[in-house]
Amino acid sequence: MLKIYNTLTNQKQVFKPINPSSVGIYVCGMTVYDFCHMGHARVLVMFDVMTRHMRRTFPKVKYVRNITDIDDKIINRSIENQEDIYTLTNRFIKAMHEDEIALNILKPDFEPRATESIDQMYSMIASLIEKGFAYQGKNGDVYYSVKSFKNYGKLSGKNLDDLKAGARVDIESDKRDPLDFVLWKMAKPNEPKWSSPWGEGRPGWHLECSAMSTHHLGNHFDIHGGGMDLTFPHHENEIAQSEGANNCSFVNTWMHVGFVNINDEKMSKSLNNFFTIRDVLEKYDGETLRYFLISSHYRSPLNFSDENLASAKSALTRLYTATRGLSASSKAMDQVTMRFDYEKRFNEALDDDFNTPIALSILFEIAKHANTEREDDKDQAGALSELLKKLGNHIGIMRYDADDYLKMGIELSDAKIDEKIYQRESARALKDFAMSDQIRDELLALGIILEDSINGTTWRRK
RNA sequence: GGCUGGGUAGCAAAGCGGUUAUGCAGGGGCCUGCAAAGCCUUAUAGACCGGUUCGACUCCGGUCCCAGCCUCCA
Repeated sequence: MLKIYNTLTNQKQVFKPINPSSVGIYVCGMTVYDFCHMGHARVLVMFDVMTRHMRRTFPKVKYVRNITDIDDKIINRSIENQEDIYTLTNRFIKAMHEDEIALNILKPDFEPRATESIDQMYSMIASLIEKGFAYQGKNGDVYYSVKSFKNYGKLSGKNLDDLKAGARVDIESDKRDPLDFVLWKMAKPNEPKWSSPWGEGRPGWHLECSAMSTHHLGNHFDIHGGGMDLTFPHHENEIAQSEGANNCSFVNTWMHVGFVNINDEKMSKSLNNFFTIRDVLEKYDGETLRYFLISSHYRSPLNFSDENLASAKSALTRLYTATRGLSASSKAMDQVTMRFDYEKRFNEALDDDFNTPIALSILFEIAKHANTEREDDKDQAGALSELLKKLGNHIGIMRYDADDYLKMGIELSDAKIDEKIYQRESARALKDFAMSDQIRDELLALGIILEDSINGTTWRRK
């Protein structure tokens, strides 16, 4: 029984799909004017884990994650770079897709772009104006009138009076109320623009997501997610727009992913304390990074540090080491399935609001079990190893062969390493341990660890 | 100030009203020429103060502290 923490109710709730034969999920994706950073990575990975689990739980999942490819930041960056917005956004969309592959993120079913969804935004604006939720200011901008929507604030737990107290007044705008937000913004000279019944301009950010989500998933759908910073105002505004325009409930379950912090402070573009996914991939492989991101619960803050990444790397290495050189008969695999409840507990952990730390702890139990059986019952150890890989795959880790993973990224060729190992074996045969240890140290300096066993010497990366 | 969360052993991170979380790092042991890996074993917890209870890290109240949102942000 799947339970999900719902921001709307501030509670973990049993998830009941609107239509069990097709679950709809929408996640606010990236604004593509720069490389994705670790905060984006966390959202990508979290919803990947979540949708992988949902796909095993429900017959069909429709996962939509949009791309915001028009907004002020994109326009500003394109002016800075002296390139048109499509050149800019296409470049970063490509980079984002590369990052996703490194992190083993499965593609969403739909990845709509704002610039390709303008028509849907027109109809939403028209509907909002017609129903009295929106108005056009003298400057041409179309605004949503927040006070016309009685449930405004229900997601973020805010009330209009408190918001008003701290509201900033935007001098350039023509809002009736400082809290009103823009649905359609008039283009300034030389800005990208689309012609519309309200004049040439571009859509407001909040509008995009309302239009794209309902277009793909219907006016009322199951789950909407994003980073915690989107709760207010972005998601609050989406609710106001969608429920206003469509006159029905918008989303049942709202999910928000916690921040990635640096020194206990939010990583963000504005604070300029961010690391891009690519920065991190220079030092750690994508799977280590993914492991790190799922090693804490998705709603908790996650502190980014080299120490924590190194710890993630060691932990993942332990899992791979446990699966090394094992295989299993189908009989042993059946027996393991029958005798132990690892898989059941693993699924229960994910059913409990996607509790990945618990799911991982079960993988370590299996690893220990396999290690223990390795000497006595290699077939069973192999079956446990297969189970470990299978469950790991459910959350997008353990995707490599153990040897491939443990030897990944070493400069020296296999032949050279084998030659060194042979030299060392010869020295050891002569009990020339000084020479033997020297060779081992040489390889260690190149990041290669030698391991002697009765079956000979093998190596892995440090 | 308003609204959310949170404070767990050296570090990271969970569940749980009474019984080993888990990983990394540390101590001791087995194994090894020595290592590595692995196994066995071990120490170090629950911000503070009260309350409820036979029993609280877990529930309730208060205090202190931290983070986030309230402005673009995942």
